[in-house]
Amino acid sequence: MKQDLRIIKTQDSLRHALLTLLKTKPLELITVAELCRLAKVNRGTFYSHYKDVHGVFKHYLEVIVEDFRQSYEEPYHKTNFHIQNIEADMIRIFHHVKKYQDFYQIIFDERIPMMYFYLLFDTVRSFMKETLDEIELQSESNIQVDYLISYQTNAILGILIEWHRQGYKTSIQELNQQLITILSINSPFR
Amino acid sequence: MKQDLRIIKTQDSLRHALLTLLKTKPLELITVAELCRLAKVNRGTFYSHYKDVHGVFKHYLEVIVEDFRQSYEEPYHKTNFHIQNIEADMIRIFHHVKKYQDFYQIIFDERIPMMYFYLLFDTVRSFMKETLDEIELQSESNIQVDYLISYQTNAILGILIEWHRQGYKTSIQELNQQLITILSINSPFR
DNA sequence: AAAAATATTGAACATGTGTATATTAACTAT
DNA sequence: ATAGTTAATATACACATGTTCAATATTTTT
Repeated sequence: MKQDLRIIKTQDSLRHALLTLLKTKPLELITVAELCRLAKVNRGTFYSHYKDVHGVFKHYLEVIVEDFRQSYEEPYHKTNFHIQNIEADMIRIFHHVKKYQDFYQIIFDERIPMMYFYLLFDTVRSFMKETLDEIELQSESNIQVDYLISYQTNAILGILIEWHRQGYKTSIQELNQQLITILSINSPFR
Repeated sequence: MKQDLRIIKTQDSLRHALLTLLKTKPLELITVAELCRLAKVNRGTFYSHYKDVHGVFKHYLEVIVEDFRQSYEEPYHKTNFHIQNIEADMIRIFHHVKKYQDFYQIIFDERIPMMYFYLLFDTVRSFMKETLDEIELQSESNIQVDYLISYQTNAILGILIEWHRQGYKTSIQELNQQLITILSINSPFR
C-alpha cells in the first residue's frame, strides 16, 4: 500500500503556497483561508491535514532540523573527539542557522510561539548531551546532568539570539572567535 | 487632570476577567469575545485599550517584572559586591520565578509567543550587565560584550527552562546547589 | 477495466475578529 | 450644578475559524 497521491498533492500545494506568502508578509498574518485560496485547496481539506498555519510551517522546519542532524553526524565525528571538536560543533550550529537564516528570522520573531525555539533547543541539547556523555563520564560531584546540559545548551542559543538581534551581521568567523573568548573566560563570572 | 475613572474600571474589569478565565483554560484558548462577555465590556471598547488578549496579560507581566526589578535593587546590593553576590543574584531570580510560578508556567508554554520570554531575557540581561560592568572592567581581550552577556543570561534561563520542564519540583536550595556546581565546572566544556 | 476505498469538494452554521459610526452615558473641570 | 469632554455602548459589516456532512472525484486494489 502506497502513500495516496492526493495527499501528497494537497500538502505540496499548501507548503508551496506558504513559501509564496511568506515573501509578502510575516507568518503571523497568514490566514488559513488565504493559504487555501492560493493553494486551491478546500479549507475543510486543510483541517484534515493541519491544525493551523503553524502546522504547515513546522513541516518545513522538521526537514530543516533533519538536515541539521545529518550535518552533525558526519564521519570525522566518529573517529576522534575532544576539546577542539566542541569548537567545530558550535561552528556547525552557526553555519546551519546562517544557511536557513530566512527561517530562523521567523523562529526568533517575538510574535512566534515558543515551540520552534524549543524544537531547536531540543536538537542542540541532544548534541550537547552526546558530547558530554563522551567527555565527562567521571560523574562530577552530585550534579543533576539535566540542569548542566540545559544550561550549556541555552547559553549557545543566547549567542544565536544576540546574533539575530544584531541582524546576523556578525560573520561566522567573528562569531566563532567570540565563542572561543567566552569559553576561555572559563567561569562565566568574575 | 486625573486619570478617567471609566478607563480604570474597564481595564480592571478585563484584567480580573482574565485571571478568572485563566483558572479554567490556557491563555491561548481565551478569546476577546469571551473576555468581554465576562468583564461586561463592549468588544469595541476592548480594542481601544488592547490589541488582543496578550495585551491584557502583558499588562500583568509588567507589574511582575517591576516587582522583580525592585527586589533586585535592595540595599545590600549597593554596599558590597563580588563573586558571592552573583550567587545571591541568581537565588533572587529563582525566588522570583517561584513566587510567580503560575505566570511563568504560562510564559514558558510552547504555544505562547516569544515576547514574554524576551521580556524576561531583557530584564535578567540588564542585571547581568550591571554585574559585569562592576566586576569586569578590565576589557577582556577583544570580546564584544553583548555576546558574552547574552550567553550568560540565556544560560541562566536554560536552568529555568529545565526547572519548568521538570514541573518546578526541584527546590530552590537544590537548584542553587546545581548552579554552584555548574559554575564550578568553570569551562562549560572539557 | 471494474470495484472498493478514500480524499476532496461545496455548502452551511455558529462563533470570533477587527473596524467604523452614531448615540448614550459617565466623568472632569469650571 | 452645569457645560464641555470623552469613554462606553449598540449595531453593523466583511472576513476568518473550526466543524459537519452529503455528493463527487481520484486513487488503489483486485
